[in-house]
Amino acid sequence: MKWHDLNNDTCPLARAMGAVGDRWTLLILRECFLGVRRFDGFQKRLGVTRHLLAERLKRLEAMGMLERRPYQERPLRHEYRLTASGKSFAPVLLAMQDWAQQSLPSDAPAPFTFVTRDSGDEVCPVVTDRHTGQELNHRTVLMVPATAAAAKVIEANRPAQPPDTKTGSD
Amino acid sequence: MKWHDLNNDTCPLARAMGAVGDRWTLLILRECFLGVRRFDGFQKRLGVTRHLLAERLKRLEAMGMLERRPYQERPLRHEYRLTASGKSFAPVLLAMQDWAQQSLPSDAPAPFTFVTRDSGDEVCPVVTDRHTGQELNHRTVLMVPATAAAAKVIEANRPAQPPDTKTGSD
DNA sequence: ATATTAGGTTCTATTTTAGAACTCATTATC
DNA sequence: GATAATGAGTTCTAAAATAGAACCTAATAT
Repeated sequence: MKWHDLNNDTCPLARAMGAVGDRWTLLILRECFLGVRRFDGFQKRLGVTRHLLAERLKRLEAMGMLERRPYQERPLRHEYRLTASGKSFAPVLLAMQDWAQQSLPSDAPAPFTFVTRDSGDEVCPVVTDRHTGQELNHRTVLMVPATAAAAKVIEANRPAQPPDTKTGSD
Repeated sequence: MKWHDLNNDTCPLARAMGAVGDRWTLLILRECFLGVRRFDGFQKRLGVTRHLLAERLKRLEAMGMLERRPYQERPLRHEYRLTASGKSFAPVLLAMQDWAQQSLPSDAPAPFTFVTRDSGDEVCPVVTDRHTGQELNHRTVLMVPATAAAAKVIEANRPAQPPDTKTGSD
């Protein structure tokens, strides 16, 4: 299977990997959220090769996550800014940063934090259900194949499941 | 910069990319959450080469996200199961799946969904603050460098920011 | 005796990535 | 006026990762 094929996969997570499933793309987005907008800014802060950076910026622009706009003429220069679609990636960054701090600890402190815009306090991200407010994690949610109302059916079968079940409870 | 260096970066997001920043690792985890446990199960469902799959499973085990345990002897066979650390990745999957469905739409429906274990209803994931319950997104949070109480300081400066600010507000 | 299943390993060929050097237009400095 | 610096790339070669297929081993099934 090729890289490119992921972009058209029916699975949203596969498409997400087609979009940000490489070493640099997500880190470029991180820099965008930190306010970096220019080619050399990304390059110096990330240490990515100029070649790859140019390619990744093009791809992010093609995906509609960044827009390239002139910030001066003579010589013409462009900067890269998050689009609405790019900004919508923030919750993923929050969830991932929180996970990494828990599960991939480091002795050095994180070089940045997320704070609320109104109080300035550091946030403590948790994924919840929009309607019930319930916290969502492996104890409260289950991933089920979407075949024919599978959710309810599988759920109904859960109390009497066989020992080698594959419902993802473990 | 090399692949390996990311694993020791001070930035949690960089370490996360060292861990799952390739095409396959996150999809292998997805299969784990769907209940797949065996080598050939992963291989057939993902279409990943056996070579890479073996390497990725080893890496996930080394990271402590999967554990390899025998499920039969003669011939000895092992299966891979999510550890507590692996299970803690669920919220990232939720956030990422939600983002991808919004921002990388497909005409085909997703092959799986997340449902709550108690009601079986499909969930609607949203990242919130554990303490205030506030929804966290680009409008409500700001990413700030962690230098010397930067959060409060930067926040205090926000009302009078210059036009070409780099605080990540756009 | 032969085929199948399960879980890999080994091989070559292709694709990606790293790293450095080069380009081009403009502005700043000696 | 010549030289250097800035900013945003592009072009090269070498190294690394990935794809794809074939092979291996141990046991069971036909």
